Amino acid sequence: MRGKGNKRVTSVEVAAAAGVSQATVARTFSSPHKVADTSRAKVHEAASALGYVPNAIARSLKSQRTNIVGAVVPARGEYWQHLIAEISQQLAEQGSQMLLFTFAKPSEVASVVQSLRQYRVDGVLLASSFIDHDSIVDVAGLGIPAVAFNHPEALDVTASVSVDNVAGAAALADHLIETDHQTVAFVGGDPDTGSDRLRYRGASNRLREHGIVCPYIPAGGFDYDSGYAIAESLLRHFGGGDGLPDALMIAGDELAFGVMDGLSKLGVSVPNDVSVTGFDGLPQASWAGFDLTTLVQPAEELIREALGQLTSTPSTIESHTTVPGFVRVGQSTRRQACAEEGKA
Amino acid sequence: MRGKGNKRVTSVEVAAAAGVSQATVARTFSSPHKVADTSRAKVHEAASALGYVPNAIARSLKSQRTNIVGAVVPARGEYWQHLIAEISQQLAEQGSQMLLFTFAKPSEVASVVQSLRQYRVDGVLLASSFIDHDSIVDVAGLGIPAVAFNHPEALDVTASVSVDNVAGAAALADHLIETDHQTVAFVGGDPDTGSDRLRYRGASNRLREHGIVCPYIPAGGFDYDSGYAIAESLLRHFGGGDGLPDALMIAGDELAFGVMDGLSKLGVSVPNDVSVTGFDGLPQASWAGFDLTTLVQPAEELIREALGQLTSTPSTIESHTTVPGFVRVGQSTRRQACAEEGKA
DNA sequence: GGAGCGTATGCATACGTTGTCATCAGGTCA
DNA sequence: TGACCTGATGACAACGTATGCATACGCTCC
Repeated sequence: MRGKGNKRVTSVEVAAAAGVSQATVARTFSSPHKVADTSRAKVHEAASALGYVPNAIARSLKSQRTNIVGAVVPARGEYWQHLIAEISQQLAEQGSQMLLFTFAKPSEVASVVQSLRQYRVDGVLLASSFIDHDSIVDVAGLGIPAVAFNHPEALDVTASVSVDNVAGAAALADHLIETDHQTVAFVGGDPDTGSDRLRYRGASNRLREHGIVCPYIPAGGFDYDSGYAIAESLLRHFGGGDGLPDALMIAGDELAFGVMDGLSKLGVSVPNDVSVTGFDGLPQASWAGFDLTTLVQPAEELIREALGQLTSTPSTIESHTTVPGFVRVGQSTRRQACAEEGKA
Repeated sequence: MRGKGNKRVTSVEVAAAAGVSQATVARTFSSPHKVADTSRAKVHEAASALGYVPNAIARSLKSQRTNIVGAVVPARGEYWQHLIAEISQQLAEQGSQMLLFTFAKPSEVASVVQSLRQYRVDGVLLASSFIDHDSIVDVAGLGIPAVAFNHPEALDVTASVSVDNVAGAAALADHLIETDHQTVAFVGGDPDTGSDRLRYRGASNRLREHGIVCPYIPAGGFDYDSGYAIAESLLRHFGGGDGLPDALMIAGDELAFGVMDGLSKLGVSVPNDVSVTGFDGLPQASWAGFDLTTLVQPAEELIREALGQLTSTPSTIESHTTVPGFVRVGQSTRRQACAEEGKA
């Protein structure tokens, strides 16, 4: 296949070996159709003999395109980890790579943005509600295409792509109403995030239309532990298992897992004593142990849309795209009467 | 903070604005200690006025260092997703970034390696047992530092860092023995992977020393669904719930989750009817719903070691490092008699 | 006070590619 | 046969930074 492949091989050396000019070697790899078949063959032969691979760094310097997309995501959270692989896969399909930036605390975002600027990425995917508005503005001012992923509040300064949080939460509420749940409470992750607020709004508005008042209960985070911890508070707040509402709508799947496990540990049965819904549609929601009724975010479609925004937008139009999710019905919510009737 | 930050600003323009040479601007950002305080101040002032950020692409071209580490990881699998964030965080600490390459099928690795070569990354982290040997050899021949992560078989061509699979499995076996389990079976993920084989070897050897013969049962994958599906086969194989061994050692945590849920669905109680151990130490293993007895891989330490190999190795020494894990005792294995005695 | 030395800076070049421009071969058409 | 076009190729100048080399400056020490 290739020689020792040890030393740095440049297009100049390949050109010499192939008996053509350096420019022809370059063209062979960047725009092959401009090179005669015979030359192309010679170049490829010489290239593989020498173990030549075009230098993307030099290419990027000259062409001002890196074929790299930067992704800024939180270090923790099942949801984000779930997305990263999908992003990477889709980028690979279109011949790009993904430079990953994670942050544990929102305060780290600023330094991350610095790195991003240095690397002259073609675009930036800001994936989190936890990125503060200032940082978004910072990125928007960079002059590179940016799209906020599931960050509905950023729509004034940058493009954004989100699942339809309001409609999704409403759809979940509809499901609860159809299955005859009379009292519902909403367990939020972090009221400072747009996703949280929109989901609560979608749920509570729809429920109110049906005469159900839905209180908001903050869990203090979207993580499993927050959910596990809030379970006890819930019981206390509602005055024991009997006082619980018919259903708990939880702002995120991971949080819901925690709540379910927490309730279970306290002797509360899901869905017999209380129904639980999530939001995200993580793979784990389908695991038999949880089998969570949740709103599935169509990850593939969301990301495809976001990447489309990155590559197409002339960095001037700020569009706000919303993608509908769909309800996955699991065993975490009880059905009205007979088992086969719950279909909407 | 900065001006309009729209146009491309180069060190030359900053130099002009600051009244120094381009070289001084460059030095201000790459080796500040070589620049006088007064000049540095002038440069910084001019830089932030113009919104200048050093161009990492150009820097890389000249310096032959990209400060980018490539990571090749499978697209699916809770374990890998769990590691990605940690890798990224540690790289950020040392001022590097992570170029992420995911692959869904082993056949995709070849093209990934091509991309890697183009980008002249400083090092490569090969994170998977699923990467075939040929690809490893390919990467090893690239002349860039590479380290195989949890791929014990690659030790002849490249450095590698792994948890001590044999000792870890043996430690789990010890725990089972101490808690008076008499019959044990091992559920493997994929016998073609080194991790799987080493874990089985560690477990079965230790068990044999205590007169226990441990059969190997292949699940066909390390994923949740494989585990869930194998549960029924297990029951059939052992002739129903009563025929089950005292304990099942599962090759990986995610697989174990599937087995536990599968068994539960079939009316088998863990740990009353059968104890279950995992391997990996995923965060989810600590979730109350599973509370899995497992071998925790010290992710932070493993990655620190791997990255150390990348940056320090002069790409000649191929060292094989093994890091010990530790047993996490959960509720998925029953304890002998009193609850407080199970400590090793 | 001059030799010697260390520090700060400027100049010029190189990193490996892309893209523009000019050139040249070969074929068509009048 | 000469003018014209098309397609392939080569020469050359960027892209924005790092760095070796030379120089100028400010010291100390004899």
